[in-house]
Amino acid sequence: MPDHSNLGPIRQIAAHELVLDQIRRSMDAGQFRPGDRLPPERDLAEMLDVSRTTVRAAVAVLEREGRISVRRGRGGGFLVLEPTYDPAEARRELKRNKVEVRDAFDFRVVVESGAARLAAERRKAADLPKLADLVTRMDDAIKDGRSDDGSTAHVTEFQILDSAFHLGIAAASGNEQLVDAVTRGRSRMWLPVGAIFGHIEDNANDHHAEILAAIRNKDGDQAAEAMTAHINETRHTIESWLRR
Amino acid sequence: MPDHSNLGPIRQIAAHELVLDQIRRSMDAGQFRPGDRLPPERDLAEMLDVSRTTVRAAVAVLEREGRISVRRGRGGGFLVLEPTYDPAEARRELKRNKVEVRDAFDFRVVVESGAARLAAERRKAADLPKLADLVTRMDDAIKDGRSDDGSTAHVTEFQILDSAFHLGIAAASGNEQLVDAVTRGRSRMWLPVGAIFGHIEDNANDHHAEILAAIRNKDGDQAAEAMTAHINETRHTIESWLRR
Amino acid sequence: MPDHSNLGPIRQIAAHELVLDQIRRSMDAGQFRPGDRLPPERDLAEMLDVSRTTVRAAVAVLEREGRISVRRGRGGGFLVLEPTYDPAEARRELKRNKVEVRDAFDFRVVVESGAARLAAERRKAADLPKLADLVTRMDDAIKDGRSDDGSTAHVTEFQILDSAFHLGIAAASGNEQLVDAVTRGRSRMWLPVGAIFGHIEDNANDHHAEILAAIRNKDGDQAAEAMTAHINETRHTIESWLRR
Amino acid sequence: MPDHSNLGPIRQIAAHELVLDQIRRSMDAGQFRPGDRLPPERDLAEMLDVSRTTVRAAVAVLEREGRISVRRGRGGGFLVLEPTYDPAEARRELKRNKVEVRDAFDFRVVVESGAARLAAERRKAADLPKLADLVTRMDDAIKDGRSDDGSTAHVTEFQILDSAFHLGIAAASGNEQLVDAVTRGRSRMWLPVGAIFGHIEDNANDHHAEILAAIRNKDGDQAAEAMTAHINETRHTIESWLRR
DNA sequence: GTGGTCTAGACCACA
DNA sequence: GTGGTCTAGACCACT
Repeated sequence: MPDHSNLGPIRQIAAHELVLDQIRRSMDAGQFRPGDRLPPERDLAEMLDVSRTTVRAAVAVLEREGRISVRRGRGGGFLVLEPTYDPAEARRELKRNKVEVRDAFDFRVVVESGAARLAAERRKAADLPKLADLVTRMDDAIKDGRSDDGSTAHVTEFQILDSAFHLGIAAASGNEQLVDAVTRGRSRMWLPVGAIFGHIEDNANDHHAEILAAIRNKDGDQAAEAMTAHINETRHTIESWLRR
Repeated sequence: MPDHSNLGPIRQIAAHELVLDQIRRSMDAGQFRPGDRLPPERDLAEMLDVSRTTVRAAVAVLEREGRISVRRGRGGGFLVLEPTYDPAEARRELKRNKVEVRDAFDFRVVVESGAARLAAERRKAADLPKLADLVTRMDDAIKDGRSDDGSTAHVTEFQILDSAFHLGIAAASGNEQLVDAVTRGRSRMWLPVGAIFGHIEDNANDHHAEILAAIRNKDGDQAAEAMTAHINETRHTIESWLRR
Repeated sequence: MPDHSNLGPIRQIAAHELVLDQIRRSMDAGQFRPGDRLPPERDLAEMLDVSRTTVRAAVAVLEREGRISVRRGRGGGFLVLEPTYDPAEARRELKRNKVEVRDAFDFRVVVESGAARLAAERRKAADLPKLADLVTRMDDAIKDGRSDDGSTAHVTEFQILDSAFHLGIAAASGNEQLVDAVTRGRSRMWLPVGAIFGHIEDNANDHHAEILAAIRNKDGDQAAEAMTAHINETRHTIESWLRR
Repeated sequence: MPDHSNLGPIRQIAAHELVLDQIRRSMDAGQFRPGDRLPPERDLAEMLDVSRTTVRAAVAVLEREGRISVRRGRGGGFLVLEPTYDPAEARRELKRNKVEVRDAFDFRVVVESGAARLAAERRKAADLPKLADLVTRMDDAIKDGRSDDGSTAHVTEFQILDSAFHLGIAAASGNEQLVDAVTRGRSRMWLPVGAIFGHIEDNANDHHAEILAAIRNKDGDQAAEAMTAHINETRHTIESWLRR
């Protein structure tokens, strides 16, 4: 008697949704930042290998979401706007999904500590300067942030570098499946977490340095441990912020 | 100057491809085994929430691949056939993709040991008997296998139980993303590895027992370690088999 | 500017209709005659390479048409009944379709005289006795008919032999396309013409003898001419009968 | 004991096969020529009175055969491609089927000479200018051809006009069954014969003129004779070409 | 009561 | 306005 309980519904994803996802992810990852312009429609269409119609469908959603502003004519294009997270809203959202937050962090611990271990074991020399540079720039971003008015700009800068660092480690592991898993782990809940982040990252970069050192020393256990500690610290920060 | 190098081509996935994947995965996971019938077209369509046409497109591929046989009329349906792995072919295939094999195992180590640790920490009492039962049945499958002619029947049985055990651990972690990642990790290379597997698994079940014990004792470190050792042993078995 | 005026509607023909046609044609051609039984359902299904369901669908139509009687049990089967043409009805039918009658005869003249010519040129010795035998038997059928009560039985006998003779000539040409064309030409209007036929065929067989002689002598022109004359005589008989 | 040997297997013909045949025939008849587009899917569906799905099934085959190329979007559609006869292959094909070639020509002689005779007898005045025009255009096509590089372009033109002429005669007979038979006779072997045709048709049009004259003069015998001579000349040309 | 095929219509991606 | 895909439902042929 075959049991076919695990055949769940199929959901086909429209091309414009995939486009939308990819553009959003690029913006989240700092590829396109507030004040930047997205590439012209035609270029996007070519890069993504879809038609302009499909790009437009995605862009229209982004405009409705208020993440970009569309202007025509010379000097026009798709202007990336300052994200308008509402921290209060984000907090409510996160409190509602407490278990999901926990699971998202659990998942990150598993895949990112695994990635760190593998990166330590398999990294090439060329991987190190890139990661080191990111750590340096995060330091700068934090310092710049301190002296400033609390607007979100420098936070976004830090977040971008942070993402690049974590994904860079996954990439240094040389394992595509891991890169994919890390990407999935991070893209989840990115918006609400990003919203409350930032006031809190003063010592995050110390962790980054530790992780990097372990990778440089090819010490897999240490890399995994440091990564675990780092992610868990972020987790506790978030959780205590939610309890406040 | 924004860098948008990471905008890659979009590929929309047709519904029938998703259906195909899902059915294949179910067959690989032992949900549908040689001699079974898949659910009728109409039922599949309903379960997957697609039209019969879409199901048929997928089923046609499976038939061309020789994985099922289609018969009409009362008593007809989609008969799952004995997979026709050609071990020699599988070996060539695996040797060609040595790096992929390594990466596939690396990935499994990361996500499955992580899953085992979390399972140890978060398992519910109800999870244990299911896992224990699978271990018992794997024992039986191995014993049955020893006394017989080396045909693949009991191997398939073992493989199915094995899959169920590993996925069961992921499920006990309570983390959907992990279940998903474990599934991905296992479905990859399933066919070629399955082809050469089986003559070699006598002590695999000892590992399973160890892992289970650690989970029972809520010893996360021990569970992760046992799982890592288990997967690496399989890896070494495969790799030495490939070197022969 | 392409002109696609000649793309007409497609009509798909259901399997049971094809079965029906073929059984009808066999009855018309004398393969199954009043008083005979059709082969059992199972045999028909096998011969026609369709399922019994499909045979039943066809047989049901024949029963409704009154051409067979279906009886169950031992000694049962499909009993072929005496056809119940109504000559008056047939006459009305033909008068209504005067042009079609003309065209049907025109077509027969073209293909059957061509077939006769080719038969004369290409016949093998073995073809002759078969045709000669048919001529002899048609003679007998006519004589039997004269002394009898006017029932349609002997007419049917003559018609069957007549059909066999004409198709035999086409077959002797060795050209499959021609056999097909002759068959098409004859199957058309078979029922209504058959209904009024029979009182009139006394000298038809003289023509047959002439045609056969020409074929025996390998005289293509003569064969074609005799066939043309023969068919046109039938045509005139019918037309004058319709004018009466 | 009834003899039911002539009950052969039924083969139900799928609607999409019928569609395929009909489109192919239209292309062979020059209704759709290289560089043309077939009518849009939706129009074809309506013309053929089938669903778009069914049309697509047929179109997919044509695309696989390389007879059309499919493009989407405005200005897209089904582009009819230059047929890629390989003359050497065609020659081999024809030599293999020598008897079929003979039979195909025999059949054409029968039905087309019959059609010519009937056309002479039944033609309407309006039929003449159409046929005359085709003869004139064939003359032009031949002249154009002579002065040029031997490419196949004008040959295709001639063939199309030739087909139109022969079918036009059948049509002038007013007999649908004959038109059908002529069409069948010509569609057979069309591709391989077309491949080797064309360098050889200089005097074919003289025959056409003769046939037309006989039809104009209502001289059935002469029309039939001229047609017979014409087709036999083509037959001999082909046969001697095959012997070379 | 199973698969096989077609239909009618919708929505989408493309140009 | 083109082809590409899916849907929902019908009817059919098979066993």
